[in-house]
Amino acid sequence: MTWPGPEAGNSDAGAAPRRLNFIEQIVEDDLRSGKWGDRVHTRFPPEPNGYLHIGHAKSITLNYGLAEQYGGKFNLRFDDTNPVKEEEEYVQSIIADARWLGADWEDRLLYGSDYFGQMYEWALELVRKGKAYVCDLTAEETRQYRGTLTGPGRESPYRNRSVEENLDLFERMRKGEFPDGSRTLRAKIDMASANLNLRDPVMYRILHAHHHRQGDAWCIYPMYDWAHGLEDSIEGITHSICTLEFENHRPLYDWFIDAINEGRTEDGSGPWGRRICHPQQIEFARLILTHTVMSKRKLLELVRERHVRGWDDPRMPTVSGMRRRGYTPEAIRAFAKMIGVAKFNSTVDVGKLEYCVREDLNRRANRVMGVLRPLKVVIENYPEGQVEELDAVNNPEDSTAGTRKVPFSRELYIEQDDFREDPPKKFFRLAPGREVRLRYAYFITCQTVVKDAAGNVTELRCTYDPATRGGDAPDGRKVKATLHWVSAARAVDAEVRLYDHLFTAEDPSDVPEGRDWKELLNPESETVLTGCKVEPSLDGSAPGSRYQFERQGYFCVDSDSQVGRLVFNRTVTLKDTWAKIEQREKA
RNA sequence: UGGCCUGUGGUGCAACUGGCAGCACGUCUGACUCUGGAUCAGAAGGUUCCAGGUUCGAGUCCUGGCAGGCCAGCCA
Repeated sequence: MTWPGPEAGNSDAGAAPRRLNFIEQIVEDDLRSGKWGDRVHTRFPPEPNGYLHIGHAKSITLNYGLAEQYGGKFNLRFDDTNPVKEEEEYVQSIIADARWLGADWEDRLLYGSDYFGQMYEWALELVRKGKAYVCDLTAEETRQYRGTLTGPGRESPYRNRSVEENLDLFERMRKGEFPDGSRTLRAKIDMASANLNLRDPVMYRILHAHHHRQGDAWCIYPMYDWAHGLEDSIEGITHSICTLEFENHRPLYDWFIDAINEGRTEDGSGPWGRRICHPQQIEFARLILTHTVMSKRKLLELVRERHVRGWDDPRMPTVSGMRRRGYTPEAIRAFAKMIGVAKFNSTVDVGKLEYCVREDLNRRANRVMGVLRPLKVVIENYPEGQVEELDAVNNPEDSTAGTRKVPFSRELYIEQDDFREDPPKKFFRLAPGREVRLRYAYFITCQTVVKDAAGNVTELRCTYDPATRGGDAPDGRKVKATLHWVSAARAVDAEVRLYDHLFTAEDPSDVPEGRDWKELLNPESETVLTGCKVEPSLDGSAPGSRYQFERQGYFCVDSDSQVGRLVFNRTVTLKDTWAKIEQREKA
């Protein structure tokens, strides 16, 4: 499977010029100027403190796609610098999800924590260069000294300690001589900078915590700003792509690397050695999708409070959720490509994602018949006990998909929605006295409507025209509708879970003052239907199998599914013109 | 009375770096159809945030506004 490059769908010579996004332009400019030779090396650097979501998928697609397009390399690197928030479970899920999305990091599955030793050495170097110092201010004092957005900060009273004292103190911090929070190592930059990140940022904090990979080897841990650029540098990353909120951090990212490089030389001669790699940080707008939330904090809350079935609930915007729902990696990648990448903070309509899913599944999902809300139909003139195996096309979009047999018998189920006793205008389906086609089978005409005491329609008595076997009338007469159906005798029972947007509001973060964002959860985001009837070919389908239920949508066998107890998730509905008409008529 | 970033049809992005504002999604028509699916053909929809300026010519350059985003964790 090829990764969609920028020229995909536009490959004929002389076609419109390739339209590059701003990051591709930077990469191509660099390739042209030889800034990195012919190297392009990107990375995806998640913190293992949650599951990947569609926003991460955008980032992975971007980063891996760039490496792929330009013959470069891509690393998967865990940014695991905070032992108290990170867990092995998340590491495993992230690896699985990134791989499923199609990214390939070869043997470069990396961990920022593996560089702790090197980072420590460089920190010592900055101390020796007089560019970092040990500060004894408390967290609260540090905050006060930092100043405000509009006013400068004050210098720490510990700012001018001697190099010797700083070296001694920092070494003892590392040895664990001091309690958590008692001291920090800070960069000596500028307490009056308009960029707060440059007001002597903390490089190391003391944390006597167990690290998921380093165990108890460390009791000082590097801060993101100090660590991240170094991780990129160590790995030889050329383009360090991140989201917009790190824009203000770029000057610091650059400052740290420049500070290390100060006094260093290209050939390594001199007291400090060889210059280190200085990647270019580039920021883009994170993905915001309508009708969902993306923050790890909120997703965690939904899981913990059991508003959903878990991180992989089909309603979640997580990669695992989308996978369970039946989305394909190809669809997600196509979506990422469709929305592009820019610096404008925009909100993408979730309908675009659904469009990509439909488009992909339309090409690859085999068609089957399944009745969600069964209505019994008895074909009065069809011989009792007779069963015919009729030919059905598996996928009209794929001639290699073949055909299958579908059993037809006297008693059937059709969809309740496909019958109206009193059909409104433009309703083409079955109604008293009306003739329709049963897909791949016969024309039937509704003769009698059977109701229970409460007046509910419980059964339809119909007749069929034997001459229309296979679905065509030899006399050329037409019907306005074709219905899906299932033989009552041969149907397989199934549970079907219908999914809709997780939130009713387009923007669930826009919640009225004093109200909880979770009040905006869509109470109908999941509808569980039992007693659904599907065609026998579906018996024993494995979890993850994807189908189109004709006229209804795409469905995926859920992981809860077992032999003898089929469970389907509705991935996405088919485009439904009738639903649109009906809605419009109502309005 | 802070700094940085960003404003282009309803939505998401383009516009070869100053030369007739395009593409996709969505919407609406129509054709075709054994899925009201798919497919095909077409249409509507723009004061390029605003106001000045430079220029033969500005979405693009300059100045000044306005609006939105991010930043005062020993989180990332």
